[in-house]
Amino acid sequence: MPELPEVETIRGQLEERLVGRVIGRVAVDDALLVAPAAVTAFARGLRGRTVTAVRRRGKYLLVDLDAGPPLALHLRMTGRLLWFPGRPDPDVTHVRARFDLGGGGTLVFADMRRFGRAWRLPEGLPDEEAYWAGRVGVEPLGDGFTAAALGGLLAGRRGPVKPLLLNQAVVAGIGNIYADEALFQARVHPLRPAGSLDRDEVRRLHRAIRDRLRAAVAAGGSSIDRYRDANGDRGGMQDLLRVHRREGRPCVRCGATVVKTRVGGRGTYLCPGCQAPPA
DNA sequence: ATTTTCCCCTGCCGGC
DNA sequence: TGCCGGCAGGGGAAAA
Repeated sequence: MPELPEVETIRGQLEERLVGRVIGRVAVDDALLVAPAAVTAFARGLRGRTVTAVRRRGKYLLVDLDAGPPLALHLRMTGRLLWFPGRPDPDVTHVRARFDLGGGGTLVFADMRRFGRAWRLPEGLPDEEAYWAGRVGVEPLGDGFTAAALGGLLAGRRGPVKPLLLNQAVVAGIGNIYADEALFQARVHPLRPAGSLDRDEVRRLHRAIRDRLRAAVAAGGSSIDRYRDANGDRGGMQDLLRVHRREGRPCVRCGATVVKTRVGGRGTYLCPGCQAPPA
């Protein structure tokens, strides 16, 4: 479900509400959420800790604490983090964990498909980036993500470009929606071998990735189906998508009919008029 | 080494 | 109406 813009939206909302607050009772309603660490150790270790920051790395949310390693959260496909200033809404379904905060309020982790996870980063990490190395690549909205850097990541790769964009170890935070949207904006076909993009195509793709991610953050993310922000509200980006989930509708750029295909096992939308297939 | 595929789960939708 | 396959914003392990 949530990609970088959705996680970033939630991050900002939780930062406002959690920083400086003390975690109280932690109730894990679904042990699968916390595997493999022991549920009781997880809950006990959080109680009494003060939240000092809420960060994002790729699609991971990180809650920094006054002692011990950060709390890590990943929403995967259908996870939600819902903030309730008072008692949680009893109508919320698929509740996996509840974090009470001192002074009132509860953070609820709900997740229909149960793919989401919560855990503590390892103790005594000298450098957190060492934990992410090989697992999460460059931040596409960070200073390190230049057109030249993207070119370096694509160079020599014979596989199709879309799965490479979805590979979190290469670029962090791009998911199926924004991969389709960025490739469409850049007029690059998702099946093009990554290393075959010329300099101008790399430049366009770099610009498109940042532009679409920024637009989505500004819009509060895409609520195609399950996604809700920390207030339980829908985002606005789903109405601004140009190709994703627009099968059979006219391309906003050239009028050709948007088609749906399958690339790397993922449903993929593209405009056959704008995005020329590989030779 | 890099690239598919299978799997983890639940719910929904379309086809028969 | 009911059953069944297919699909879904993700990612890790196993297999090729």
